[in-house]
Amino acid sequence: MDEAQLGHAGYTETLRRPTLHEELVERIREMIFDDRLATGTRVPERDLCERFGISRTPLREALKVLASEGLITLQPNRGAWVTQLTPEDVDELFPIIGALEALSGSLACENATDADIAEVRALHYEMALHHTRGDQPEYFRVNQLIHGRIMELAGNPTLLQVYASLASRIRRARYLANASIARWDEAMREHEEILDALATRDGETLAALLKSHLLNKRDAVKRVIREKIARGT
Amino acid sequence: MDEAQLGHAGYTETLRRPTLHEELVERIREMIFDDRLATGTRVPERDLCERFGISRTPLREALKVLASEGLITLQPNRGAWVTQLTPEDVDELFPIIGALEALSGSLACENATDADIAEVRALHYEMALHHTRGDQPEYFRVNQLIHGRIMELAGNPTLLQVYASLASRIRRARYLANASIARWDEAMREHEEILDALATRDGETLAALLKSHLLNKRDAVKRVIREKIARGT
DNA sequence: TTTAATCATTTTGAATGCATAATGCAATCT
DNA sequence: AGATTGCATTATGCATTCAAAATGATTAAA
Repeated sequence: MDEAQLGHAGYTETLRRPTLHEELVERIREMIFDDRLATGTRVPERDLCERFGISRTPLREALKVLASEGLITLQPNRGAWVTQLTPEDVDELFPIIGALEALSGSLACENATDADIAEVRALHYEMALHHTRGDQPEYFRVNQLIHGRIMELAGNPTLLQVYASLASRIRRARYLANASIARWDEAMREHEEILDALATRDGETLAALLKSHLLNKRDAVKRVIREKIARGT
Repeated sequence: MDEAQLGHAGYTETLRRPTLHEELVERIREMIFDDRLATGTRVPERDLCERFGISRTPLREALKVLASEGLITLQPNRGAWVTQLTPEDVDELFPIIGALEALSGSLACENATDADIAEVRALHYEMALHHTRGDQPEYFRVNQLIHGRIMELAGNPTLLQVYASLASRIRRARYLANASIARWDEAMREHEEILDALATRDGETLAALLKSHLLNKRDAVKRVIREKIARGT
């Protein structure tokens, strides 16, 4: 977007050194995804400052941003925690994310080229391979990739951004939920249908499929979160 | 949401003095809505600091948050601007907001009590009154109120929050677009249908109505933004 | 033994100060 | 005259410092 504003289409070589707080937002986000910062744990400013070798100012700015994204919970004078999702949060988040995925499906059907669809199909086969091999982490990774790709094909950067922000809140739980292999076969079948709808440019059907596909995951995610809370993590 | 997390349902009297940066986020947001900070204008830190009588630290934290909401645009080492919407931004935002409104309609039909619906109906009549009187600011205010109320009836605080954040980005332009009285009559008719769908708890129809109702506004908003840009504002 | 109160310690909130990048203007050169 | 370079000014990024709130432990009291 910045580059677009500059208007040098094609030749933008915007040498943009990110500021500390931007980089921190990135890094901390990743730490949460990788569970190096577990949900529910406290995040003392000092610790992270020493870890990154920086002062409190940029760190605090980063925490404010992460809090506005919902990844961090701030309580005035009491510090920061990695947001602990409740089952209620999941109930609230899934319909929203589902609606956005549905929208992405409709838009993708309008915008995607045949080459785009071929690419998604390739990813689909790759995922099927991981599925048969029982390689769960890779299956999950490619799965995310497919949904992300459809999001991109929608050609709506703002949608992508909003989606990414919301999806990030449950990404960790989603990953853990996937560990329960129970739904794998069913999910694979759903993915077949999703691919078909995209290939035939049936936007309405694709939207509905993406929506229900996601809602089917909800209970598994909720179960994981309940277990985590019960364990006091 | 904070209060919910504390879990003192009913007796939350959380005497929570907001921190400076939180208050600043609020105040600056309002300034943007009221056009006291016009879109596209520069926001020098010093000026606002003196205006509010505070130091740069909390102000900078507030700007970071507003930037992550999309209301402010930050460029490293170059300062802050009130985000200038482009017609492309509008094209991207409207489908998203439409999808969220549609979702709110479906959920509202499930959750709303008869009393809730009666309340919306009352607001509807109030709006109709302003419409016949040609009182545009009041019409706009009640209009927003109705959509906001349906959002609330969905019973999904997270949805409300995401919606509010996105809607805030175009709120100013939406208000200006409403000045063009052209679509008033049509919009009123659409609102009649919306009310009917809600009253009969027809979630699917309501969702579709809200979506198209919003998309109908898009062109008016885009026109306003193009004019603003042309004038160099 | 349990509860309450006090105080030292820790941690956060906000202000200040310093280093660096960006901006605007004047002087210089073509 | 127009363009370019160099410098002074200004504004931003980050570190440091000071103040206030929260935490935890210890002691005193019921």
